[in-house]
Amino acid sequence: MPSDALIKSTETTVSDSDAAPELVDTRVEMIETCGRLAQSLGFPRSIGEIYGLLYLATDPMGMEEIGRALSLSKASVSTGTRQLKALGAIRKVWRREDRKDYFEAVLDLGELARRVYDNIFKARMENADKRLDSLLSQLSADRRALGREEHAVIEARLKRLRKLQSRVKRLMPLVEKVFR
Amino acid sequence: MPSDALIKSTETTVSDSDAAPELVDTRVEMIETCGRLAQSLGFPRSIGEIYGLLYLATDPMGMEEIGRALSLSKASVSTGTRQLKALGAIRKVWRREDRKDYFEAVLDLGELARRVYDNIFKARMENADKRLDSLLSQLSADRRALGREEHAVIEARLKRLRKLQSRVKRLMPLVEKVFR
DNA sequence: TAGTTTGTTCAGTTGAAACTGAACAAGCCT
DNA sequence: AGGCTTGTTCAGTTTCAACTGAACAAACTA
Repeated sequence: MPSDALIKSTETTVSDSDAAPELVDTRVEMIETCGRLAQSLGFPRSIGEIYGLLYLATDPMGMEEIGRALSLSKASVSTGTRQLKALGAIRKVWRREDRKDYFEAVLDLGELARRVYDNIFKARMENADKRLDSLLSQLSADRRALGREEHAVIEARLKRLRKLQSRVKRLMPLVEKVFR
Repeated sequence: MPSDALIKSTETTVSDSDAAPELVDTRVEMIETCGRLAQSLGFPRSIGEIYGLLYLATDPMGMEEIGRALSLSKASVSTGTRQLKALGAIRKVWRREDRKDYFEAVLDLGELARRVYDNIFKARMENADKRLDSLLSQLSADRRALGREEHAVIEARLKRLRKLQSRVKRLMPLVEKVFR
């Protein structure tokens, strides 16, 4: 069992082969916390858990090991690690004479936060921008189907949205400054 | 059908009584956009749709009318409007000589954004703070179960988290300033 | 070549949250 | 009282994304 050797504090249940290794409470709590955090950011809980596990691990971990620790299937670990890698939250580590994949957490959380910000918030903001444009042009197309007063109301409200949006946009460089 | 009279541009299908009123494309798009936005913020899609509908409505709308426009059951409209009212996103409007509830969108989106910010992000941040404290005290409790080196690694990583957190915290007043 | 080890893909299952129908409550009108 | 109208509550259904098992692919071994 070379994989078990990766966990340093493993005087655990050596006999019981497929049980999850006993994680120390700090780790369990970290895993749960990261799981909830991921969820609240719109990611699947499991990828938060994987990150939490790796974040407090002293050594890179293999997929099977991760799956055992979190009771996740091979498939879930595979997709989970892929997503995390895409986010730049973890990276693959190669060990010589071993063709298994090992993973470790990217510790530079500023970098990570920036990526999440770019990928999620910024992208979303730009998207919203386009949507609003689309709405306004749709409005001109609908002009004839609408009463004069109604058209005016809708136009005014959409312009309000523009104002709010530009306010948020003005905020974005500030946020970026803090993170970079 | 006094309820239909509320929609101004209703030369629609008068014959077909329980069909959704034909909404102009701008409205449809607004509804969809708000639905997706709500979803991405972790709210049910339907409450975004209700808000989108009301945001572009020229007059307050009754529950039945909302349900018809969005193909939602009375029950869903009831819970949806309750949630939106709790968020301060819509308000009840009373019409004299009419005991029905009417709703209109709160147009001051700054106010709304502030509320969402306070309720979601700020609360979440404070929560994370407590969690981290809890993790650190858990770590002391686990000290004896961990190897010396492992303990050191975990402690170092948790302290990194602290640093990031304090950076984010420094950002919060800035965000608040922009919104208020 | 067949056999091992490791990771990915995908059709099918599962679980949790949103939604619904139906019963209920509360207020009004005869 | 009984009968409307309107809104709420809740048990049961539906829906949808996450997860899984199993088949597959790729790379190595003997």
